[in-house]
Amino acid sequence: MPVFLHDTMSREKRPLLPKPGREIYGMYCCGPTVYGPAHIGNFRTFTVQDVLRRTLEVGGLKVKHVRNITDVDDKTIRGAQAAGQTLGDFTKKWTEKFHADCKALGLLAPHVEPSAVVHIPQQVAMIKALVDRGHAYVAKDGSVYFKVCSCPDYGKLNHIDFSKLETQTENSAGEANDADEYERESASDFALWKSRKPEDGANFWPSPWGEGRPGWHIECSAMSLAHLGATFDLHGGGIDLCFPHHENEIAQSECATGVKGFAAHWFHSAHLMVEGEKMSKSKGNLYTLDELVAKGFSPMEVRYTLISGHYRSSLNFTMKGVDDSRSALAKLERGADRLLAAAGFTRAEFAAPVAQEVQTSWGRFAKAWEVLQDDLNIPGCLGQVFTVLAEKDEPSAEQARQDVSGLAKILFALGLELFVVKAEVAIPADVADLGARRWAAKQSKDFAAADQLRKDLATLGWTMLDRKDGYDLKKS
RNA sequence: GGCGCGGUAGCCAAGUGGUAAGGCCGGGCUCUGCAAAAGCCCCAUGCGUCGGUUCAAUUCCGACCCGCGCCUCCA
Repeated sequence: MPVFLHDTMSREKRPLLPKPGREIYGMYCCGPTVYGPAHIGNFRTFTVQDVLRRTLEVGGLKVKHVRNITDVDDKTIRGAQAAGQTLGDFTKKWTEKFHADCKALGLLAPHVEPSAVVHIPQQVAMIKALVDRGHAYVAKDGSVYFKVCSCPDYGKLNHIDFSKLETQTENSAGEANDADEYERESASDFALWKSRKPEDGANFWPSPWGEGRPGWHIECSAMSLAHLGATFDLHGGGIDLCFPHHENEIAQSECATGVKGFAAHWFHSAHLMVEGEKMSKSKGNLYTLDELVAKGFSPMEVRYTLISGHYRSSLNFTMKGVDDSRSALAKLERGADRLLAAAGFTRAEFAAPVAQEVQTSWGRFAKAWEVLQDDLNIPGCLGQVFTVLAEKDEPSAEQARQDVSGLAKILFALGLELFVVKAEVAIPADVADLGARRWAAKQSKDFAAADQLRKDLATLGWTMLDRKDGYDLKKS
């Protein structure tokens, strides 16, 4: 059974399959603009896309996942200048930071990660095709604009009748729309090429219309064409990109290539709220991964939180939510441990592919897999996983082996890595000494002394957990 | 105004035309010298409001209320 996913354009749930005659499922995801650290809102989208890609792969599809790096635009140019760095040095730094965060969150690297700067020649070629075909015009200053009225089905993704499109006098950030800044014929037209301005500094490139730089929308059109062709299977991004970015991409790509059906499926993920409010710099609730790690959360706990809601609903990210995720993840580990024990496997065998003969088995997790494949219902899938893990009857060894196989695949699809070795907290000598003395006191049944030593440990901020054969010291 | 999304227990969150998954928290029990951990059990006659359709609606239809997003900065 293929994965079914809601498609923004048709507004229907549709199966995800490669185009007839093709082996590879091509997906393009709008990547980050590398002018600073990505925030958790960005990562919600990238994480959900990662789960989709993993789910498709676990389901047996060969996927080509393309996610670009936007390394030339207003923000990167401004940022580089403010930092006194070249654009290349500046974006390299933030690209590396992005990669580090992705890795920590368990995001699989895309198969291709094109750079917008590297693809400027392709963008110029595409703009040239648009001008040649009458879909774009050159303004007096050498900027080139897409002529929206030349594209009759403009608005089809968002179901907007563009002839009735009213342009707001200000955007949602409260800034005036500078419709008159450039010489556009219509306020709906958008820039494909921006002529060189003094404030661009050294960041300009040659083109048939003079020096300048590409507009933002054309970058994705050119890169998807270069790496996936004129038509491909799925295009993803945050819901905010649905208009105008993706609408513009469709118009540019289809008008430039003359081929309709740019992306067969549109995958948009809803936004992340923080503590009930929209994330914004002014509210100071724009968290980065580093900030959450500094609060004591692990990246895996953050990942769990980011996927704990359905991708089409906005997710309210709270610190309590990450706390809850920590507990849930721990419960998942305990459940997996029990299953592993019943199957006679070790934790190492769980992470690695388990025995060949049960590789295709889902065991009791077939239902969880089924739910996941239905519009990427991650919360529903997790619910199923916990339900199975809580089943009272001890599974037979054979049953448990199949379950382990199924659970491993589910967790791989979700990108949840269990049993991540946590950094050992060094135990101070005095604490270790108190612990040893209390254990000795307990062994000799001197409970009064043992209780006192427990209190002493608590004073130092440590808790002692007794087991049958020993004890653990934990920072409380 | 246009185009969308959503309102389910203390919190988070699935789902279904036949009477509510799961996680967190909380409570109880077992175990334990104590404490914890762990396991087990309990925890919405209710699914924004009001109507309608139906043998039956949280689920379908209509109206309304409330919250949120986008409408050329945004993942």
